[in-house]
Amino acid sequence: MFPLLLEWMYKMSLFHDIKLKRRKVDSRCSSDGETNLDPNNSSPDSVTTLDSILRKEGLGHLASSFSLGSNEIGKVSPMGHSSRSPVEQPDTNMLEELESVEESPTQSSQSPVPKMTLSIDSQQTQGNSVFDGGGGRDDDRDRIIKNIEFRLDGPIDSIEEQGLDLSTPTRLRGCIEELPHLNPYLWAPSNKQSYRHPIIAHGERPQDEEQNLSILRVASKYKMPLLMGDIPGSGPGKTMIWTGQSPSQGLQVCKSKNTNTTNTLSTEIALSRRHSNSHVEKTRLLGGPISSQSQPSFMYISTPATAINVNATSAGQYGISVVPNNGFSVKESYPPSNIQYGTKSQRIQFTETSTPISKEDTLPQNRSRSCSFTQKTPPLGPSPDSQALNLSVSGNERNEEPITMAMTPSTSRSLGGEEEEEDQPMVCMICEDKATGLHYGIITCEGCKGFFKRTVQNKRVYTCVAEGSCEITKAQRNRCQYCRFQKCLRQGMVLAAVREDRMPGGRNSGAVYNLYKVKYKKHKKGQKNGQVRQEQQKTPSRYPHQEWANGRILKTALTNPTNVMHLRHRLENCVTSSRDRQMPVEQAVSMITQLIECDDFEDVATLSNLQELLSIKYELSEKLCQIGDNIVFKLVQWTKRLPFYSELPVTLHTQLLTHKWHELLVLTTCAYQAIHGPVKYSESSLDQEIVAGLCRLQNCLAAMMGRPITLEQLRLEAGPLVEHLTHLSSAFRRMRLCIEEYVCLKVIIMLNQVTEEYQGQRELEVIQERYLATLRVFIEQRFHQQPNRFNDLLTCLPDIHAAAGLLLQSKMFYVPFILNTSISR
DNA sequence: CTAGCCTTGAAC
DNA sequence: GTTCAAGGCTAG
Repeated sequence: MFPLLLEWMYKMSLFHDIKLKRRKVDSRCSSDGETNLDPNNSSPDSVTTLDSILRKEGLGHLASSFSLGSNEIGKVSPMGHSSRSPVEQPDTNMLEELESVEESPTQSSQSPVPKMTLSIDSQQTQGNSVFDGGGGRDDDRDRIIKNIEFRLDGPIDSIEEQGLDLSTPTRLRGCIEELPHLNPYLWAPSNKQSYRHPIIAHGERPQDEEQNLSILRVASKYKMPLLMGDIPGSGPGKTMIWTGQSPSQGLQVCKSKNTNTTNTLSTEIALSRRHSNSHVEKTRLLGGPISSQSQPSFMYISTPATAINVNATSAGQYGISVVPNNGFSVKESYPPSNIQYGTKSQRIQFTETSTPISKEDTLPQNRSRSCSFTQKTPPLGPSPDSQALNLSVSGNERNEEPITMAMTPSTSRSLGGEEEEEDQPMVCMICEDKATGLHYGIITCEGCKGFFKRTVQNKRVYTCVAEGSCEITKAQRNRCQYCRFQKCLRQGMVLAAVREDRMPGGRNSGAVYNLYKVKYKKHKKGQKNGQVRQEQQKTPSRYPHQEWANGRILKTALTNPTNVMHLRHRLENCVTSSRDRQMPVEQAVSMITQLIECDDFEDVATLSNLQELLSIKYELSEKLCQIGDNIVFKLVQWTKRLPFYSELPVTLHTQLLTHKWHELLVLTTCAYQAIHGPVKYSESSLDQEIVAGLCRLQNCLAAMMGRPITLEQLRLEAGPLVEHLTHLSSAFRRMRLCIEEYVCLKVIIMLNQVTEEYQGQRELEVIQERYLATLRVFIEQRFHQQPNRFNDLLTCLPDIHAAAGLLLQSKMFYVPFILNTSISR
C-alpha cells in the first residue's frame, strides 16, 4: 500500500535489530574482547555464530570485533579479565572504554585473551557438544532447576554463574534483575564511579572436571554488598547472599538455608540443593581473594551448563543473552529479543521446547533451540516506543511500597519541625516502635538500628519461611528477620552507612547520603540534621500537591493533551504555591548554564555526516544503522553529562532514555530548526514550510536510495510527520524559543516519570521540579512581559509527544535531521 | 539474638 | 562546646 514506507519500515526494523546486536557486540567486546564458549567444542556446522549473523545482516565489519577463541576458567583471573586486570588499571573508566570501543569495534580483537564463539542457533546438538552439558543420566531427569533469581543491589558489573549440574539440565529459568541498578539507598551515592561501570559478563568454558559447566560471570569493580534472590533449592525470593571483602579473609560469601544456619566461608563455600528425590546437590560458590578496595569482588554461582551473557553499555543499558544448553533452543532469533535494555526489573526466562534431555535424548538435527524472554510483570501498558525498539520494560517487580507510604501520620507529625509537634515521639519507620533518631538514613528505634547494623556487619542471611511479606510491627518484628531486613532496605536504610572499619563516633560524611544533599541545603534552618532524610519523606504529607503534582500533571499533559488547559491551571497553582522554595534567579541561570554546557545542541540536532549518508556508497541498512547509532550515542552522551546524572541510578537513566528518546529527538531538532533555521521561514506560511520540508526530504531520500521518489508518494507516507514537525518548529519560532528554555524543556521531558511504581520516582520528581522551577524563574526574569510564556511552553509538550509518536510509528527517524539539513553549519 | 544504654568523635 | 549518629556493651 505504501511501498516506500514499507520498505523504510522494514529497513528501520532491521536497523533496530542490527543496532541492538551491535550494542551487544560492542559491549561484549569492550568488556574484555572475548565471548563465550569453546570453539573447540563448537562446530561451525552446528552453530550460528554472531559473526555470521552480523555478516548476514550486512554488518560484517562488526563481526571482526566478535572474535572467536576459547577460554578456560582455570586461566581466568578473578575478575574474568585474563588480559586486563582492574587491579592493574584501577582507575580505568570502563564506561569510557566501552564508548571508545563502540567507536572502534575492532579494537578488542587485538586482545590476547583467548576468544570463544557465541553460539546462538544450534541446528544440531550432539552429545558432548559445547551445548549439551555433556549428556545426562536418566536418574537426573527430574533435576530441574527453577527460578534462579538474582537481585543485585549494588554496583554490579557482571555476574558469573557456573553450571554445576552437568548431566541433565532440562530447564533453566533464570531471572536477573536490576543488574546495573545501583540502589542509592543501599550503596553510597558518593561513589560516583560505581554508577558508571557497566555490567560485564561473558560465558566461559570451564576445563577438566568441570568440562560441562558453563558460566555466567558477574564481576564488580567494587564490592557487591548483597545479592538477593533465589539460590537453587532455597525457594523463591527468600535468600540473600552477602559478598564482601575483608583483607584477611578475601571474599566472603555467606549463605544460609534457614534462619538457624549461616555459613561464612572465605573463598569457597558449598551450598546444598535438595531435590525431590532427596538427592542433595552441592553447589559451589567461589570467590577470589580480594586485596584492595579497587579490586573487583565476584562470585561464581553454579547452575546448569548454560551460559547467560549479560552485557551493558555506557548508559546502563544491558543485554542478556543465552547460550543454550542441551534442552534449550533459541526460538527467537538472536537479538533483538534476547537483548533487553536496562529496565528496573527484568526477567529472562528460558523455556524448554524440546523434550527433556538425557544422554540418548539429544535434539533432532536442525532443530532450532528456543529461548523465550518473558517479564515477570508486564509493561504497564502499550508502549509504542518500546515496541518499536523491541524493548521489554517492566515495572518494579518487587514493588516496594513508596517510602511515603510507610510514614505514619504520627511520624509525619513528629517530624514536622513545628514547635507544637516537637514533643511528639518519633516513630520507627520499620516497626513503629518509639524511634530514637536517624539511624543509617531513616528514623528507627534502637532495635531496628541494631538489627540492621548486626545484619550488615555480620553479613547475615535470612530466609523467610512464609511468603516473604511478613508484617513488621513492634510486637512481631522478631518473627521474621528476612522480612524485617527487607523492610529496612525498602525504607531506605543505607548499607554504606554501616562502617566497615567499625570506627565508633563521629558522623558519616554527607557523601554517604549525598543523594539528599539538596534537602540538606533546603532545610538548613530549624531542622536537625537527623531530620534531613525524614524531611524528604515527609514532604508529600506536608505539601502533597506540590510534591506530586508537577510530575503527575506533566505526565498527564504528555499523555492526555486534551486536558492541557486544566493541567496548565493546576500546574500554575502548584508552582505558585511553592514560593517558599522560590529559586534565586542566579541559581536558575547557573543551572541553565550547566544544561547548555552539557547540551551539544548542533551536534545532537543535525547529522554531521549527512553528505556521506546521502552518498550511495554504503548500504541503506548501514546508513540507517549509522543514524540510529548517532541518535542513541549522542543522547547517551548528553545524559551522562547532565548535572544530575549521578543522582539517579543508571537503570533509571536508561529507562528514561528508552521511553523518551524520540521526544527528546523531536524537541531537539525542532528547537534547533526554530532557533537556527533560516529566517525566511518566518515569512512563509506553514504550508509553504511543509512543502519545503517535503522537497528536502524527497531529495535526500532519492540520494540515499539511489532512485527518484515522487513528492506525492512522499506526502502520502511522510506527510503527517513532516507536518507535525514543521508545526512544532514553527510554534517554537513564533514564540522565539531560546536555548535556555530548550535545555530546560529537554530535561523536564526526560524526567517525566516512566512508571508509577518506580522506586526512585520521588528523586525523579524532585529533580524535575527543580528544572520546572528553573524554567519558570528564568522566564519570569527574561520574559517578564509574557506572563503566559511558561504555560505556553508547557503546552508544547503534548505536541512534542504527538510528533514523537508519529516519528516512532513511521520509523523514519532520519526525517527530523533531514528537515534540519539546510541549516547545518 | 535483641535492644536499651553507653561511649565516641566528626560535623556543626 | 554541642549535637547526634556511629559502634560497643551486656542483661535478658
